[in-house]
Amino acid sequence: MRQPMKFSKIPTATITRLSIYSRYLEALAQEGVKIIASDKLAQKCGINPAQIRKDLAYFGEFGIRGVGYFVKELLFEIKRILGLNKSWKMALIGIGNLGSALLAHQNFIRQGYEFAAVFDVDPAKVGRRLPSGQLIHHLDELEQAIKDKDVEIGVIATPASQAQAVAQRLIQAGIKAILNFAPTQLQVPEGMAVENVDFTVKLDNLAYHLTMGNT
Amino acid sequence: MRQPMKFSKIPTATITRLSIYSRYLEALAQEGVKIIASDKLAQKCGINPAQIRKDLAYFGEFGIRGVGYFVKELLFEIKRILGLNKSWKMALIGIGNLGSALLAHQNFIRQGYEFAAVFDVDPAKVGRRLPSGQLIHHLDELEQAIKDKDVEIGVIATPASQAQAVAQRLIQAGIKAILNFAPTQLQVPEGMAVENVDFTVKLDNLAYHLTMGNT
DNA sequence: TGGTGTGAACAACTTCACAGCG
DNA sequence: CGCTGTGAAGTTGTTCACACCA
Repeated sequence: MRQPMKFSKIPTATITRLSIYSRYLEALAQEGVKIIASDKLAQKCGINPAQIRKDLAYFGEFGIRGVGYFVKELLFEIKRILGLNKSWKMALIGIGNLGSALLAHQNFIRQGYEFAAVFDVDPAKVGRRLPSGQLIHHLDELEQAIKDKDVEIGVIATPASQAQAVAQRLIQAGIKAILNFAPTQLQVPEGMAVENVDFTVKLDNLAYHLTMGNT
Repeated sequence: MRQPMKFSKIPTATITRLSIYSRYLEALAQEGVKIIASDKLAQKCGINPAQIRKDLAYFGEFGIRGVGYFVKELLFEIKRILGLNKSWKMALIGIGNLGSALLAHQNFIRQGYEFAAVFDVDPAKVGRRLPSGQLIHHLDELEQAIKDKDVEIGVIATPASQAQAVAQRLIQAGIKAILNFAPTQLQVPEGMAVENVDFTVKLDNLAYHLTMGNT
């Protein structure tokens, strides 16, 4: 009963918010702010202050009552929780417009993420070297390259029609996490982590709101 | 206090799912499938069948008991609900790598959405014409162009540092919906619809899952 | 018969309110 | 005193189970 609940269930929304907190804490640290209270941070994030405290409480007690949180310390803790105290190697599959944009944004992607290998099937692309330095491999080399380079996250930027097949191969190669930009619900085995980045769905949400004309 | 909120509250998750249903219904229609049951569709979408029926029940009775749903009819109804029976005009602000990718994907964006005007502040870009045909306007012309072209959705693809300022101008110009690709929580007045497409947050979610090593 | 539509049970998440501590 | 940490209340979303009907 008194068990330190080894893995109490953490809402995924909490993880998403931690990521957002870390973003603002980084900005605050940069500005030289030393201490911040949940109310203040909440305001910046557009979130209820109690929510922030509860989110943090899942992982420990990081604040000082009557004072607030030390910015740098809290940032460090959140990064540790999220697993950002190591660097993550990603494989990018599909070097179309979107894939290229992701590569170009690489500096924009926060430290800790790196495209260790990139793939396409287009003969016009395979073998060429990208401005960012990577050699474009053929998809056939996927499994080998993933093992050689210890890739942990697969990023799918292919057309929807090929996304499932690519996912299958990533899974086969031992990948446990996929960031999917293709507009498809990937079918994956239990335990795989898949996150979809799907702006057509977001657009549809906006269209609905505009049509209904309410909040 | 006792206000009878005329429009019963529809979960936003429901709208998101409707968008996904429509995607699969479109595929089914293309394949020539005439009728589909909630169980079948649920399987494809990775969703509970009861959830689908409940989602649809918010808007009416579209099925036939003991049979299922007529694919084409249901698709039509969902599109009507989402507001996809008209075309939507968007303004794109920021023609960097991401913005260019969005423009190039224009054909990929499902019918009904169109970039009616595009903007940047880079003198090297302003005045040039894109492969997709649009002339790149300077940001200064934002308000005018939005009015002239009846733009209804603003798409922000600028650096994070400028996103809030751009949002302000969009709001000022009368825009009611924003698709935000910048990694910032935009501060907007009540009633505005904002959807964020934020893959750094998604990556952090994956990192967390990998670190924890559980579902 | 078989699958929809739906009230009721359930589960998950958010907010409140305040005790407790620096 | 002020702000954190947290049980409890409140709210929202999901799943069940079955009546109902083509």
